[in-house]
Amino acid sequence: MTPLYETIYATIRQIPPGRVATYGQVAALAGIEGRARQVGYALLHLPDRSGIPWHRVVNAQGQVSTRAGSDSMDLQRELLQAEGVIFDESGRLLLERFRWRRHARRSVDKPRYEE
DNA sequence: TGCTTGACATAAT
DNA sequence: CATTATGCCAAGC
Repeated sequence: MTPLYETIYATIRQIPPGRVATYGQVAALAGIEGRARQVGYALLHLPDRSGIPWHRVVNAQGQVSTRAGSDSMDLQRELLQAEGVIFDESGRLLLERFRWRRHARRSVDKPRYEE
């Protein structure tokens, strides 16, 4: 058992629908700031049917970042879009708008589903 | 046991 | 904006 991974998974589980977090952010929240790669690695070895919303984790550029050339990329975008996350033409999403903020002031400043 | 690799991030070029 | 270099550390081989 690696409590490290458990912590990472637990952190990712806290990401609410329609919101995303970057690897670095997850790492920081999991208490391992600066080790974003480990977050990705944890997800790489993600236990099946873990119920972990792995698709809500994107890279710092606001783009889905599964393994290059993997079909998981399309799936991830679909899942996110299904939750209301909008992607622009370059296949990126507006982190400013969809980034999950744990210190969410008062309720949730709902992302505006514009186009 | 030691070297390579990798769902990343950040700064420099 | 695209590339390159470096830090980071657990798995795999």
